[in-house]
Formats: sequence, C-alpha cells, structure tokens
Amino acid sequence: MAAAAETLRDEKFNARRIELAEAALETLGELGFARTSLREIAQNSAFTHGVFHYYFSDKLDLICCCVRHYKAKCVTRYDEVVASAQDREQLMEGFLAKLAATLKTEAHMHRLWYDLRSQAMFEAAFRKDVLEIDKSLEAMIWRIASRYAELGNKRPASSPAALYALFDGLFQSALLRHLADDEKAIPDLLDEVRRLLPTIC
Amino acid sequence: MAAAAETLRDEKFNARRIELAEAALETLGELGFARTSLREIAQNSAFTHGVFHYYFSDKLDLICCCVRHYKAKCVTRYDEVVASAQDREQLMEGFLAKLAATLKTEAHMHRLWYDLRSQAMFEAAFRKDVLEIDKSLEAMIWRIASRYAELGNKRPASSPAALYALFDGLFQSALLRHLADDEKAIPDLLDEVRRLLPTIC
DNA sequence: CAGCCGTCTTGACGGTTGTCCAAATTTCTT
DNA sequence: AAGAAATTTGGACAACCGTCAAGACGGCTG
Repeated sequence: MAAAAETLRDEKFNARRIELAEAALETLGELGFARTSLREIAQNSAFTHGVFHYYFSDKLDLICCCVRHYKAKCVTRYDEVVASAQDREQLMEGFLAKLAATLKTEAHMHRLWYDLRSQAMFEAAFRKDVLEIDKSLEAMIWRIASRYAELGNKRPASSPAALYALFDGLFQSALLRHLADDEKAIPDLLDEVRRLLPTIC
Repeated sequence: MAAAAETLRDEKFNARRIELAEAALETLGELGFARTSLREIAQNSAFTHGVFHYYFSDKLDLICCCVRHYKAKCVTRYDEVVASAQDREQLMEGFLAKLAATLKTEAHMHRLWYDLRSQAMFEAAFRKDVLEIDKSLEAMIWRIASRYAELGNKRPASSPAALYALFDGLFQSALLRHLADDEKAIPDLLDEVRRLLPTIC
C-alpha cells in the first residue's frame, strides 16, 4: 500500500529531523542564533553540514524545529507537580524547586528561546511559531496558578496573559542575572515568586 | 590652555559619535543587530563605513552607544506626566497615552532594545550596559507607580523588580503582537494596565 | 604660507557564510 | 540479486563580513 509506505517514510524523515535538531540545540544554546553557522553546528555533531541542508530548507527552518522540539518538552515540566500536590505549600515548593533547577541547568536553552523570540520581532517567518509557543507557556503558567488558587478555594485575581507576562518578566531578568554570575539571581527569583503567588491566587 | 582644548576636542568627538549612532539606529531598528553590517549602516546614512570604524572600536561598541543613547531619552518619557498629573485618573490616562504612542511610533527602537538584551545573554560585553539600562527602566516604572499610589494615599503592593517585570512582560508581548499586525495588541495592553495598576498601587 | 594634525575616504585582505551540486553510498523495491 | 530511490558526502561558489591601512582632504597653528 503506497500510503502506508509514505507515512512510514515521513515518520522516519521526521525522526531524523528531530535527531538533527537535538544535535543542533547544543551549539545553538552555546552561541545563539546569529553567531551559529550550519557548518559549526555540523562540526560539533556527528553529521556533515550537507545533511542539515537536506533535512531543513533553511537555517530558519532548522532553528524553528529546534526550539519547537525543546519547548514541547518544556511545557510539561510542572505537570507532575500540579497533579500530585495536595496542598498549597506542596505545590509552591514543587514549583519553586523545578523553577530553580531549570534556570540553573538549562540556562542555555532558555536564552535560546528568548533569542528566537526577539528575532521574531524582526523576522516574520518566526512569528507564527513563537506566538504559538508563547501561548502554550501561558497555558502552562495558568495551570499552575489556577490549581494553586483552587487549593486555597480561591480564583486567580489576574488574567492568564498578565500572569504569564509577570512570570516571564521575572524569569527573563533572573536568567540574565544568573548568566552574569549573579549568585543572588535564583534566590531573589524564588523569594519574589513565594511572595507574589499567594497575593494573586 | 591644553586641558580646555582637549575637553573641546573630546566633546566634539562625542557629539560626532552620537550623530553616527543616531544614523545607525535607523538601520539597526530595521534589521536587528545580527543582520546589520557596518557597511549597510553606512550606505543608509550620509557617512562612509570607515568613519564608523574611526569613531567606534567595534560593532559592539557602536550598538552599545546607540541603545544607551536611545534609552537615555526613553526613561524620561513619562516624567512630565508624573510631574503634572493632579489625580490618579490624569496620571493613568497620561501614562496610557504615552505608552500607546511609543509602542506604535517607536516599535523599531523597542525591538532593538529587546534584541540587545537577548544578545547580552550570550555576549558578556553587553551585560554591563544592559543591566544598567534595565535598572533605569525599573526606576522609571517605579516613579510612575509610586506616584500613582501616592495620589491614592496608598503604597505599591509590590517590589520595584516585580512591577518592572510585569510591565516589561506585558510590553514585550504587546510589541510582538503589534509587529505581527495584531490590531488588538495595543488596546489589550491598555486594558490590562488599566485593570492592573489600581489593584497593585 | 608651510606644515601639522585630526578627520575622512577608499579599496584591499583573510576569513566565514549560506547555498548548491555531482558523485558516492546506503536503503528499499521488485 | 539488480535496479531504483533515498540519503549522505564533501567540495566549489559567490557574496558578504569586520578589520585595517595608506593616503587624501581641510582647517588650524606657528
């Protein structure tokens, strides 16, 4: 059957794309979008630069795939905490622990995301994906906040958009400080969230 | 007197730097930091590319000067409103009007700022300036908020950092949507601020 | 007026980039 | 197993980049 064979091929093709994207994320996170060339990505990986051009029409296509792939995992980070927390404090501490951990260990990936989002302001080709990822992150924050409110028999006193803007702003600032070797960046972020969340939800 | 002559020369030198920086801002805002070459900046201006190298040690030096210069004006944008507003509503409406205006007419400059701030996460040379500008923007927001609270005989129920994070997050999101031709970007921002500010201050 | 110094122009240099392609290799189909 | 298709390779290409330097210009000083 032709259709089945085609689907299989497509799946294999896509699996290879993701394999390449994961290899590329390494270098991209190190240098950022602008400074990274396809050749450099290839050299830091087990692939040749021609393969990347075979699987991706473009450098833009590649980085879109990279960040989409990473962020798809990202948005599930707190799901287990939200599902298992039985009171407000458990949720708060579980959230803060994950937040601090990802800020520390995945700083390079996070800065790549902010890089891409800024580039989307200049490059229209990025906008659709960026806006979509932004929406999914907003939903992620909203799941945490509304569950936190629910555990206190309350309702979040803010729109999803405003809440996401707040957390995103705080996270971005903390990330920059952390990358600038500011030891207090993470503790300050945690303190701020610990104070803010109960007043909003 | 040698010292006076030297000071004069220095001032002239600095004035020229700013002149060049302003010319460069045009192109930088159009294309972003990464995509803009010194040659392109020169071609879109009345200067040759050599002059830029004469006045700036570096491309990094140039863009730092550009954004510093622009942001120095930026932080005074709301001062007159804050000084002249006689009640909460005047302050609110004055603030919102300026906010909407700058988002619309200076969108290119604002995206350049976000571009630079993202690059600072990768390029250490940018960090000092970026952190400094961020502080001055935080102070700008704080002046507005604390005056708004004062006019209602209240105190802001938030730290300067958290408040800035919130407004920065909202502004950034609105800017991206505005650049993506979302007609509702600006109205949505205004609505959000109109609702948020009274609850915080 | 002659010479100097700060300013500016112009072109060249080495290196890097994205892109493309023809050939080699692997995988799949029949 | 043999031929076709898909995949991979690695080099060639033109365009572009930041940097630099040798010299031209022009006003000021002595």
